[in-house]
Amino acid sequence: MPELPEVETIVRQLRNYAIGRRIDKAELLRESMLKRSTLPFDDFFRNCSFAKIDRRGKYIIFSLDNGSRLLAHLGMTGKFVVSENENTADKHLCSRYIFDDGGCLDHIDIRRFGRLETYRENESIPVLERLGIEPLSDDFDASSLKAVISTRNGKTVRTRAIHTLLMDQRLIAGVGNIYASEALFRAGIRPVRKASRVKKKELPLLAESLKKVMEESLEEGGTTVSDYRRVDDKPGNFKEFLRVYGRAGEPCRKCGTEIKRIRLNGRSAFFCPECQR
DNA sequence: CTCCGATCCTGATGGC
DNA sequence: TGCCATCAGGATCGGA
Repeated sequence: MPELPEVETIVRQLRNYAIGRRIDKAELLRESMLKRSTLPFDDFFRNCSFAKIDRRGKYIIFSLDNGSRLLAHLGMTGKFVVSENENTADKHLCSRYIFDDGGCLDHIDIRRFGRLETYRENESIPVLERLGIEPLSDDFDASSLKAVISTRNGKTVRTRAIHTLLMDQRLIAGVGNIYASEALFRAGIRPVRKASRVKKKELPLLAESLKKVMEESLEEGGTTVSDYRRVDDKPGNFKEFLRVYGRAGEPCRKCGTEIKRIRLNGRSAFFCPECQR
């Protein structure tokens, strides 16, 4: 499942591969993936090329040279893969962008939990406006984490589990199951602990942990658990560095205690009962 | 505010 | 060998 480091890896590769190449044809093979209907899909890409590719949270924003934008979310199993020609098509091909030099960019999503949206120049993108702070930005530190964690309006106490809160895209953008679990392990905090019970003294380490684990993963091209692939169709290498995620029943790398898996609001969380309190 | 369940979807897995 | 049922889960939405 692509989270921030995976999406950032994809975006960086996409910039190298797709920017400036003229799009001959765009095809939408899974029509239900396009959530906002405007023009026919191929008309949207007529006579243009990708000018800019950006990431916000887990979203990819493709800006065309005519000012229009394509918004993509990869859901659980989505990927963008480059290929030399258009002769072969994956069974789960959702959309495809064929360049005038014969190469093409394939958008594949087995479970189709992802989505595409198209926007004209100057149109606002509502889903992006609802996103919280970028954890890899300079703005993200102990004090901004405190602002997110403790209260929203100065009165309400946050009773949700810290793990649940870290994954709330309205608060922090781009954190999913893997990095929430990994950051909490590094910070020595149990995923079930109520956000309001995270002490002020723990905040610098938690903020730093989240930042570091995502930066380290980015260095390795992200984490491949099952479906995630980079644009060159290679897996990310960070899985072997994970300390708790997906390691239920295995010994903690720090103390040897068995790693536990629990369910929190329908999501899996992994932790070491000894190292995290 | 917070949680819960349903929705979208396919592949892997386990039982019989 | 094969046919169900179950499960996983990112985001959204309606309801409690």
